[in-house]
Amino acid sequence: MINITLPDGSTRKVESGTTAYDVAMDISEGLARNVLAAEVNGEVWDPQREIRSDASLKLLTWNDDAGKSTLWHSSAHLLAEALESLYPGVKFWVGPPIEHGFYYDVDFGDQTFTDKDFTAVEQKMLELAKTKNPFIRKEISKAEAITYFTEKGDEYKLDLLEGLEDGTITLYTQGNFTDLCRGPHMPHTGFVKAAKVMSIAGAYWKGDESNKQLTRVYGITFPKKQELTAYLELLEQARARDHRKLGKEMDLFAFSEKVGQGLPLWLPKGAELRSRLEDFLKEAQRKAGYQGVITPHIGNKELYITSGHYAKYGADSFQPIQTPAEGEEYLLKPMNCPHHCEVYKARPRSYRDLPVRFAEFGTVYRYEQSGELHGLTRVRGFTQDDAHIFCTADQVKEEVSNVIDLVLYIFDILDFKDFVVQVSLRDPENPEKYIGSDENWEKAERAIQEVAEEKGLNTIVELGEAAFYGPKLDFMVRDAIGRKWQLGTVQIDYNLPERFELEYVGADNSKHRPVMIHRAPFGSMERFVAILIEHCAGKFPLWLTPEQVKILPISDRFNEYAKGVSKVLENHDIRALVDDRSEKVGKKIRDAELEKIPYMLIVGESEAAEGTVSVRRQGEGDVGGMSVEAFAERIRSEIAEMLKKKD
RNA sequence: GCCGAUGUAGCUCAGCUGGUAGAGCAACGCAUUCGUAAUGCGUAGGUCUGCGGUUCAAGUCCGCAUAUCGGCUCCA
Repeated sequence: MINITLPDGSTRKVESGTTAYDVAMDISEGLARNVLAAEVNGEVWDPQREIRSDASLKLLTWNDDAGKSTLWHSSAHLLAEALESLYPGVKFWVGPPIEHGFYYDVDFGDQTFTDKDFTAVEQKMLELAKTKNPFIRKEISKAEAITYFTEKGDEYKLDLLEGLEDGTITLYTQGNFTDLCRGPHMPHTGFVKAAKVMSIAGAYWKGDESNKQLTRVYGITFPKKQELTAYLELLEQARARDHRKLGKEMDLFAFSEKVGQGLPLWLPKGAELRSRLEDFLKEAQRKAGYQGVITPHIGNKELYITSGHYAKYGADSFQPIQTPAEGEEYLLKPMNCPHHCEVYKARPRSYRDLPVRFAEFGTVYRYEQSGELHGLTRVRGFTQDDAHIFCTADQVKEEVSNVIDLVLYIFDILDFKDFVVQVSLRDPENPEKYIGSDENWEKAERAIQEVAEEKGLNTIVELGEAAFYGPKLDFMVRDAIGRKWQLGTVQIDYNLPERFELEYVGADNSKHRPVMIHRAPFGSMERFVAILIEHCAGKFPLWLTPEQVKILPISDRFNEYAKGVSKVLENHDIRALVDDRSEKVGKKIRDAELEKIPYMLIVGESEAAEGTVSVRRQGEGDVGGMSVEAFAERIRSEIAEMLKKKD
């Protein structure tokens, strides 16, 4: 007999060899029907696997993340089975569960697979699901496994086998499909009640650009039909918030084939919004002791040879600009750091001057791969809210800490709650990708991790994500459909100060090397505005929005009064427009609502007579009448409320 | 850059297997002067992304280019 401890702390005595499924059956048949996997001593197992020693047990269903993953992982096998039956001879690489669904990397050989074939695959999957084929686990020796996949002619699985140790190899079979897999899997295919092939894409084998591309088939499945419908609806809603769609609808920005790929044009309303954000940050930075600098858009090639950027990125950048002078070359600036280093060097620095913080909204140009361009989030010309802090080694932690506070302050004001702080360190496997001494790297990596910990940030550590000159702390935020983007960033850099031979005179009257901190709280204006649009679905906070108020006269007879109201509001620094078209007020309201203008003021006979306005809030409806002055005060206090966290 | 898909009026889209382009909204004009999500009538707007090719005939078929979209790779 063995003891099974359940999450509520209760213990059951059962025969050795009992499965999680048996335990679930013992609790209730309904529960057993829904068990997809089981956590046994912290490890996720097949529910049908026999437990042979005392164990803690948690039954996992669709409501648990691990349960979902198990369903999706098993669904990847189901997809593979369907593909194998429809496209005999296809070869499989790997098919893991992902955040929403799963994929399988497939080599279709000479056969073609397009989005027109999705429905057939979905039907096949459901047909196979209905048979309720059990997933059967089998432990086998490496030699047997090699024989099996050699006979099948599956070189990808043989490649996988090479990396596996004998004695740890398992196969899973459902119906006619057998896969090399460590599991776990759900009891049988019948759990899948809805299946959708979402998309296909090319994916390099083993993620390496020099390898051939396999076809990655993305899918998602659900244990209930209506969950699929709900999921697709949710996706649809998310797409409605896409900044590319809203940016066009709201006249914020545009692209032009003639101007060039990835080079955004900010339209008047977008420019207005952006400059308000810039003003907001400038004010916060002024209080935090930053000094503005301005540097040119180009720099001599030597500048980037010195910084090391030329060696690293020169070949993949916009190519040097030639001048009439023989051999003279300039680069469109891809980053501001080298310029700021030269700003630092403009005069001798004393330890008493440090830290110095040079800030610049610096527009940079990077020749991103064409396939990488994406709305405003990945572009070839963008403006960084950049600053470089030059300080002593002792000051690093405090400066990094202050930068983090600044980022958190901005996120707080804009109500960004769903973010992850990523600590980006070197890839220990590829030290040649980085410049600078190990000693400095270790110092910088330690400093960044210590500050993150002291701040109590919820961090994840990513190896290999560091910049080539130093580790980073990145604030990652999701867009409407869940893709992660880096916004705020802080980077510690011991290398550029060396390369540029930056110095300051210490209290000991000798020369020392400062540490450089790169930072951008927004990341770039383009990406930040993109995420902001998606975050608020185009309904910008009152203090930021380009148009705060629209005045809607009931008829042309009240246009004059409306203009008077607009003047008063203008005097209160409120951004108001009059809709003086000869349209019915219902139409004007509808248009203003669709334009997402926060306040509508309806004015007609009675308002003109009494000097009032009828206030309507976007998305909420009629708020009631008040004097123009009272309305102005309402706006003023609402904005003050939004920004009050400021002090 | 790679794999795949897409590109028709300012916007959203229709246009079957090739026969010479259409709707709604927006714009403009006229009428209407209106009370909290669409007033009516009318007008104008398109070398169907571009360049080549096949054909008696191409928005439709083919090739190349270009841009966009979904991924991969990349991201100073």
